[in-house]
Amino acid sequence: MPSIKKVAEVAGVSVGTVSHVITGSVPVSEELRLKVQAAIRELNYHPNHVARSLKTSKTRTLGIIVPDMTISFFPQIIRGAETAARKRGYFLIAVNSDDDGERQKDLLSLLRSQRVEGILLVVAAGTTPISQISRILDAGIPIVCLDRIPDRVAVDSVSVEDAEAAAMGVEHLISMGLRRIAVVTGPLTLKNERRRVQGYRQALERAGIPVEEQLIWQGNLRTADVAALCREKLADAGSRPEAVFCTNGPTALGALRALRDCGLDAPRDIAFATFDELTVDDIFSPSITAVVQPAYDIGSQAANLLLDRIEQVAGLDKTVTIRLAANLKVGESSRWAGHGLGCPAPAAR
Amino acid sequence: MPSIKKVAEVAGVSVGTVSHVITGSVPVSEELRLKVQAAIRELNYHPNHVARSLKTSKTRTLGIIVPDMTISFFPQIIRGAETAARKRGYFLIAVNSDDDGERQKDLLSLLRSQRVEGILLVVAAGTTPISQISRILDAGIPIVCLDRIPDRVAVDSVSVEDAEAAAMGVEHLISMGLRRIAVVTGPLTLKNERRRVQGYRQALERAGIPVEEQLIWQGNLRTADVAALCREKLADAGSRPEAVFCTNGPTALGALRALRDCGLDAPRDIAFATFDELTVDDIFSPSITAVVQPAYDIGSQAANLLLDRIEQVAGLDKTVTIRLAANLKVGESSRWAGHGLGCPAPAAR
DNA sequence: CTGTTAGCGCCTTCAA
DNA sequence: TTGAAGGCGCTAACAG
Repeated sequence: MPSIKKVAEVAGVSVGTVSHVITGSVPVSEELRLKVQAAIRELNYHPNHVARSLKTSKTRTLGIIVPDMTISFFPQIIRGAETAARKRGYFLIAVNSDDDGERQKDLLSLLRSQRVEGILLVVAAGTTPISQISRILDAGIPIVCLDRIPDRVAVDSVSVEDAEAAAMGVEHLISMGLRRIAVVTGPLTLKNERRRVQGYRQALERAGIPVEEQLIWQGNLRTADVAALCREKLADAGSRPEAVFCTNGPTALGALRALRDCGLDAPRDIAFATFDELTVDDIFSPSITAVVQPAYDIGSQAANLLLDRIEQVAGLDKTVTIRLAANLKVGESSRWAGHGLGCPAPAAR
Repeated sequence: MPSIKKVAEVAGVSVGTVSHVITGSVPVSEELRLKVQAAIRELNYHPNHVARSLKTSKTRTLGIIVPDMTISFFPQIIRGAETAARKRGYFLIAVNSDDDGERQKDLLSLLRSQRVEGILLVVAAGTTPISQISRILDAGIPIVCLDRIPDRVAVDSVSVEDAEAAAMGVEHLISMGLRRIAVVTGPLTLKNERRRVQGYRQALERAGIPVEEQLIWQGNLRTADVAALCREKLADAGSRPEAVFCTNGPTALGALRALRDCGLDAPRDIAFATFDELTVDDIFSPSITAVVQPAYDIGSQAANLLLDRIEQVAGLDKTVTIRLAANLKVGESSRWAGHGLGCPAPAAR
């Protein structure tokens, strides 16, 4: 691997001159510049970013930690962030925490050791990494939290308007003539889950529908567990709700599995809507009504905010909180047949 | 950001000693070790990997270039590779080429500058980066190609048994009583696409069904283009095939869109099967029959092979080619109603 | 076992 | 405009 020294030697100039033509920071005569460029090509020279970073203490690299990038919401965020970062001359390295607090801690440490200049973080579920976050912030490394916003830390964040988005979904169900609507949530230790439940309550209240606490089903983020929970709740035809609204992708998959296991078809027997688009085509037949988050935008806005912090953009003193609106994608699953709105829906397999 | 020097100062030892306790390469007395560890904690010290890499010329980092990590096949590969890499003490940085040859070139250069120790590459469609690849190989940086294997370069590779996998899918259709089966492919400049078509031919031949060249529909990887192509082919009810087999995810989406646009339902009017699981739930109603690639395994095996190269594992002189088997996931879309096998299938929306 | 020291490759003053 | 030299933080001899 040739170094700058070798290039200087071949070009017959000093290393300083080579450095000048590479960085463009200092003017170099046409003649020497051409010589240097020829030498670079000849040697197939690639500047060593490692050495450069050591010298400048700038890596022009950002890190992003997500729970699991095979969940389609996250790659979209990553792409948004990557594109924004690239536009401003930065790289993005993405890693998965598996929603494991220990691993998240290791990754945070790793990213610090890699000397990333800022971190985008989707906190692992069930953790409250307040101290981890503030230690990093104290060390002068900016962090922007995405999607899941930890409590009681002053940290920049970008997420969807959870309450409004959930309310929009529930209001849609209400507009389809449904009244007894259950909500299936993840752990309520996550603030955005709590917000979504709050949106659910608001929607019901605004419609003058009393909130039944036993229709708030708190699960976790594991599909199998949520399926078991829902099977139990759905078993009794008497108390069964007319509709189910899920606050995230994994719980939605669990709920759908439970519906199938109970021999229930949506929307024939029960209406269904969820937060987040699902990426399965093998469980559920009718198209699914979903509250869709602008994942790409969340990623790009977060990256831009982070870069503003890194580059100390003026007028950015206190904590910035960005909340984006979600969109409602109406599908067939919320078209309750009992209401006689449309043709009978196809059966789930 | 404290340095090793600061730690040494606080602990009252030399930098060498600090280095020894961090790397564990040289024994250090209990007493000093504890002092050093206390200092590290107190200062919130994180070793500078940049400096370490410069010194050791080892970054313990791998790079992976994929066309688009929002296509679900790729994140699975990345996770597999990341997990394998982590087990062996390496990092993985993932970037997207957007199937753009120029960008791929830039990324390759970038990864070299980042001094990654090896590269996992899914080549951008429509490019034949032979010279790029061999330049990197010549520089002593190993590369393993995944999924799409370039022609005429001696490079390690991991992919699915394309011909056999495609044949399996087509044979399934044949077993459902279908004979006139069209195949929708991406660009045949990609070797794996060619292989899949070859598998299609073999399956037909083995079943004694003559291959009709006009049933081989070559498209590209853009859904809209493929949809247009298929609409045209499907327009005439007389020449319409009984089944469609797609050789990849994007063409499958295009074909499905065309079916919908033509008012055709699968499997009621035409049977359908494809390579790769689709991640859309909004276009197609019945569950889809798919030839599923072991994406995670492809990633992990590729990473392990790459690491073997990096670590110069013995008995690995010539080019290694790993081919994995795919699995058939039978869904409803291939259950041709015309054959009277089951109940009439639900309509696509 | 512990300390000292010479670079790794590069950028950046500072002189010429 | 060009060249010479110091040092970023760390590891790996080497000397003690």
